[in-house]
Amino acid sequence: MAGVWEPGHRIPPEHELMAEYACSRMTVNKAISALTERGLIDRRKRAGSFVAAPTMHRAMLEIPDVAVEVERRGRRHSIEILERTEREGDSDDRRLLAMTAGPVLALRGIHRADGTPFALEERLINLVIVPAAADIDFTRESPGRWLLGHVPWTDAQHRITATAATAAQAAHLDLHPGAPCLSIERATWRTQERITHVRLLYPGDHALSARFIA
Amino acid sequence: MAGVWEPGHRIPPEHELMAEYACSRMTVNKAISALTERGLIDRRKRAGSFVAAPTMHRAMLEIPDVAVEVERRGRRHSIEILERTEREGDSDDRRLLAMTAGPVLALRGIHRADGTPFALEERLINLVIVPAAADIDFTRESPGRWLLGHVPWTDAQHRITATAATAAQAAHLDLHPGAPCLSIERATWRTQERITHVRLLYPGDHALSARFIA
DNA sequence: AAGTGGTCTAGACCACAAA
DNA sequence: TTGTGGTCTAGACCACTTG
Repeated sequence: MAGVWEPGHRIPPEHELMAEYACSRMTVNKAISALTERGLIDRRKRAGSFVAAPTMHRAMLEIPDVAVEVERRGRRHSIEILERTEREGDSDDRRLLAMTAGPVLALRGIHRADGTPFALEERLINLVIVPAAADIDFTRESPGRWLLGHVPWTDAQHRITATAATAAQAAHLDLHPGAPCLSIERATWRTQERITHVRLLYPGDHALSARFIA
Repeated sequence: MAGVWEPGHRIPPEHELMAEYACSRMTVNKAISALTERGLIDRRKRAGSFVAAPTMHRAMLEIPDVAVEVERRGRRHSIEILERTEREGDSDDRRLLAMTAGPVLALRGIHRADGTPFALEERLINLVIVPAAADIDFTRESPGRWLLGHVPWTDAQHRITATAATAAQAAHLDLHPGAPCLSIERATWRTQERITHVRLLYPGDHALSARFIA
């Protein structure tokens, strides 16, 4: 971190660090492995360990459930379900859920904080994998929170973009049509199967924060 | 991950797992520690280890340098510097760089991919900490890449929002005024000192991807 | 061929918080 | 008070890759 060793510099092998710091190899290995995970060191067998060339910033992004997010700000969360449809998946549904056939639950809802629009949620749930979702009252517990608590997942992928609010979206979020919005799409898997796909639309001034501490 | 153990369930203590899996305590500890880092397990001294309640998604966000990002897409990167000012920091500068006095370098540039506008960059560099930046030709190597390669940093904080392009921004990015844009602000620190503050403005359809693999 | 990192073992001492 | 996790040691075997 001090910059004394340039990127590409070979750091001493583990046995030398053992001697230098008077500790065991396991301890050295743990330390260097931690730096490797952070992307600060590249390790190559036989060749040695090298100061990595930092070509990017890596940051941990925490995306809490909307209900949690609202409550953290000390406000009261509520959700109004605008649309709830149980149907055989159409081609769009099947694409988003990476499924070939079967029923899906389509939800559209508006999250509010102390009654003020906070985020618009459009969600698809794969009822083949989560049949229990068909019987849940999502006004009591938001879909995201229910799924987090009841359906184990192994993999999630996020896509963050900026879009202009359509007239309908703007009306729900209390914005002008065309106002910039932050869109967070998330696909959630369990092993190979897609559990749910959600798109959250926030007013554009909503900030996502990510932090890297080296 | 299978959901057999509900959140809150106490998992067997390390010595039992040693017996169950016929391995040493160090190995058990490594495995459980890795799960803890991923947020799947909560450990409490004396009390034990528990299945964590997954209340949020954590994802690793990789934000490459713009030049790297463009080249990864197989396109040619170029940057045009629109403005370059070396000045005594004004109140805005001092706020963004958390400094009390001293010279700053203010840059504004447009990144292009194969000549097409890609992102607009507005940057402040703290010349007290990075005096060498004053003499660099940033058209040859973009500011972000030069800083990454030459100035060690310890901490970075990101803020992601959606904003509407001003007339000037839209002109540079070849968009309509008011078009939604993705704004990524990054403050970069070395220990207590702020090295640089940058704001990158991308056309709204530019996607940031983040992935969590459990 | 040799030295590197990858990984595991068996044992140990400690701080600490909960019972 | 006790059992838990936190952490370290000294030693070992192995696969691999590269000089």
